[in-house]
Amino acid sequence: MDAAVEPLKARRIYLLLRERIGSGALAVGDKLPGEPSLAAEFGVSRMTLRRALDRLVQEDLLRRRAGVGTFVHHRELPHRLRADLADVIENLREMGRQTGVRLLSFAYVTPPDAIAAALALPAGARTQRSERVRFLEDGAAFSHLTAHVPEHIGATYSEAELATTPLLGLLERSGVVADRANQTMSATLAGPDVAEALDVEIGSPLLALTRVVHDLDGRAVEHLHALYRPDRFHFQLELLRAGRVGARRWRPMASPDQTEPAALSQTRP
Amino acid sequence: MDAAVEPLKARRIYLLLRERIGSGALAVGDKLPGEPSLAAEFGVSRMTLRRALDRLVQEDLLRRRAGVGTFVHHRELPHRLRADLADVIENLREMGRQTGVRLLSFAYVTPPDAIAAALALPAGARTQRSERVRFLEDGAAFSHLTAHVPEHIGATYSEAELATTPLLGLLERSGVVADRANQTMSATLAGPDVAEALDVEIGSPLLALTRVVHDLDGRAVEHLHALYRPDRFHFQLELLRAGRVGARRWRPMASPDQTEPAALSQTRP
DNA sequence: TCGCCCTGTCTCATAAGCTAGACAAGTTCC
DNA sequence: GGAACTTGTCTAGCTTATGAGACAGGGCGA
Repeated sequence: MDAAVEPLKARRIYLLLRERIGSGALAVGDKLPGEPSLAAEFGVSRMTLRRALDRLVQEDLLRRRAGVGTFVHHRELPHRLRADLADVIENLREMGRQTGVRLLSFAYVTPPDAIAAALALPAGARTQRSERVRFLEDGAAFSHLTAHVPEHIGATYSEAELATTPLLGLLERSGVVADRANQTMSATLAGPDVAEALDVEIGSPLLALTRVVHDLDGRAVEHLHALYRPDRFHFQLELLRAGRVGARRWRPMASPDQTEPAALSQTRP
Repeated sequence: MDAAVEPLKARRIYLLLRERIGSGALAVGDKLPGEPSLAAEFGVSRMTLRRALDRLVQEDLLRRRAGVGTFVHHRELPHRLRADLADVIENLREMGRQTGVRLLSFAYVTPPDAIAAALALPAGARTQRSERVRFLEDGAAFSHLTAHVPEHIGATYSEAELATTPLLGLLERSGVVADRANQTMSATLAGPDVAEALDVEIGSPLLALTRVVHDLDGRAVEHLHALYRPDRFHFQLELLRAGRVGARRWRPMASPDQTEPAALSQTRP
């Protein structure tokens, strides 16, 4: 089903080590512990550990020197979007500019209970459900979005419009005033469908965001479940101490700079 | 090395499905697709899929009825902490009250390059490095914290103090005024060490938070790398539209209610 | 009652991931 | 030169997860 190979233990170690390199926990030039000790750390035989290293060497992230050791050779620095958590709307605008969207599905459904409850819908009510994938200019997918919108609101836009316009923009156009939003952040593993959409392997870690948007009257207008590839996207939040020195509260700063809309910036070091 | 069993494909499916149930994507009472189609979706044989279901049935999350289908029977609702992202300090205070800490390590080290850079330390400078695990009252670990503090600041507190007092509290005591913080959220997989500390399996998804705290003079005083079990902890952020109707910015709301310090609340439905 | 779709259960075989070891060979330092 | 590391390579085998199929039987609706 998936084209990738399947030595699972080795793959897990591969993913783990690649992550350590990418995150800088293992810096370029660092010498890895010896294969025997690494194997012990992961609880596998040296051969399987070796398979994981082989792959990293193949990708030029590691270099091995017989008799000396294994070293981090290259740090993969992928295009990475950084979005400011505190600035949803501006994000969207920038997103629309800097990223592309592909609409995967568009349908009217009766939502799962959890979503119906979050949207405070009456029993049996239907929603407009859409699945989209966002990707960078170079076509690299970085997020998978599943949105549910109450049916009567969803009716105000078409499938074709959703394929090109940010959802919050469509809602705004149809008179909905987004007033309040509740976001939750967590982490998950990629299932088969999402894994394919985001071009990762099943079992890869994903950053999960759930957002419920309410209008001025407190009615829920959108339920969004977003999954992000952590290697291509992460959220940032700048916090400022609120009030006097010694105050206990911190206040989130919307964005590093108000004048320059750097809410969404691309790091390509 | 890890006590758990190892049918890896089946286990992955088990984890995935359990996640879907826990998150409510599969609600209680829902009927699962038939075993053949599920097997196809995950790209495995029906037997291996079955092994995953067996385990879920064993845990009473699923019920099977011969001739009818498999249904979600019980939704595991674990103790879960919800912390408000926008209120770091208050979080800490509440954390100290509602959770326990275990100090895993305490040492002075020369930090990895990535951390030295984030702290803007001169080359070769050392840091006070600590690893801690936070757990709920019932002893369930939910986060793994790795902190780096510049050596001269770290010298103002002892190992014993860190084992009982929140780090930011210690910094405050030693005259450091935390003024600004930069947080980044992402997702990772649990490595062997963290997996053991958090009592999860290697390869489980974790929510990752990196925080760099600066003092009034803009000097970095703390680098924190926190890993959270998503099933026991998640971050929440309440956003309010800033300014007039139609404004593009949203402003994070520190906490649902200023008067009641509900920044950290425990959901045990 | 028949047909269809579902779970329940078994078989056996294949495959292949993984282990455990031994040994060669490169490098560094004393 | 030798000790103590390291990576490189192979082997042989075993454990066991996994696959594919067949068949039974329950439930439900046409």
